[in-house]
Amino acid sequence: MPQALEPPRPTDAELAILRVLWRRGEATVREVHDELRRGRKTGYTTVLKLMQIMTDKGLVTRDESQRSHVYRPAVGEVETQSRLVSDLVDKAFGGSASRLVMRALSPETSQEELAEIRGFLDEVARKRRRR
Amino acid sequence: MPQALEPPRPTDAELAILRVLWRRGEATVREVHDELRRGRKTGYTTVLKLMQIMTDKGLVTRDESQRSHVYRPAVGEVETQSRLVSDLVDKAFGGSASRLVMRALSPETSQEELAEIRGFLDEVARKRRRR
DNA sequence: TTAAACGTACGAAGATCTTCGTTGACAATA
DNA sequence: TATTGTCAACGAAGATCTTCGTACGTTTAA
Repeated sequence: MPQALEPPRPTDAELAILRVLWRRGEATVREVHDELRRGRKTGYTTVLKLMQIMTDKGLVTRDESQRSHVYRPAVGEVETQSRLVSDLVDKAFGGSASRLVMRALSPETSQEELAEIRGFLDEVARKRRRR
Repeated sequence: MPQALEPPRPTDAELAILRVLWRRGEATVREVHDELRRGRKTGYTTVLKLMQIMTDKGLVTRDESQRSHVYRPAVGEVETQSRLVSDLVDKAFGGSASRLVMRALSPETSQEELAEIRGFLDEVARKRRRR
């Protein structure tokens, strides 16, 4: 796969790997595997294979100058998250972001998170008013 | 599949069918197919097969008393949506609902939607204060 | 009473995702 | 140098999802 112009949406397992890479900036297969193993018992070669596929897909880049290849994310965290949310809004909420937001807030959502969201709304409103 | 205690999460194609059933309350395969065909060109037997599988999974129920079986949703719209959002929050946002909300709001989000969300936040806050 | 239309059941094929065993190359160490 | 450990490459298997062709029964219309 000669690397599409726009990388495809990551699968679940790929997303777990991307999250490690976003947090660390870069990592070897072993480092990713060590982190993921805490949550799930997944084999080393499984992670390796996934990261090789992700390289083909253009989701990560690979520095092969060392024996242990060093991987970096090739897609942004914000863009990827936005895309995933937007997909879900379309598929499950008929395009209505506000309905998704309502479902996202459960009785267990902390006071802090609610305040954060409110602050974010204020910020958006301020930006809009300025136009 | 003898119908699990908790029905599994619907796939994308299954979700499209559920959305039709949620809106109409009940429908035959043909009715669902006619609606879906507007968006995508999908074969009748494809929809039929999916709805049969969904019956096995417990996502829908089927009334076979008529020649054209009549299907009804067996899972609630709100519960299903909440589950899908909660999954995404865990998978892509490390459990932070507020971050998901921030990604859900794009520059194209309408003024009305923002107002709706704000109203919803107010409502949640009011309920909390009362406890 | 045939012929056509409609409906479900069944099986299977292709795609994608996930997992892992095996192999072979290289490096570190005894 | 022989042994042991680390790593990438490769192939393949199993699972799930999606799609559809075919078969077969029932209803409707000519």
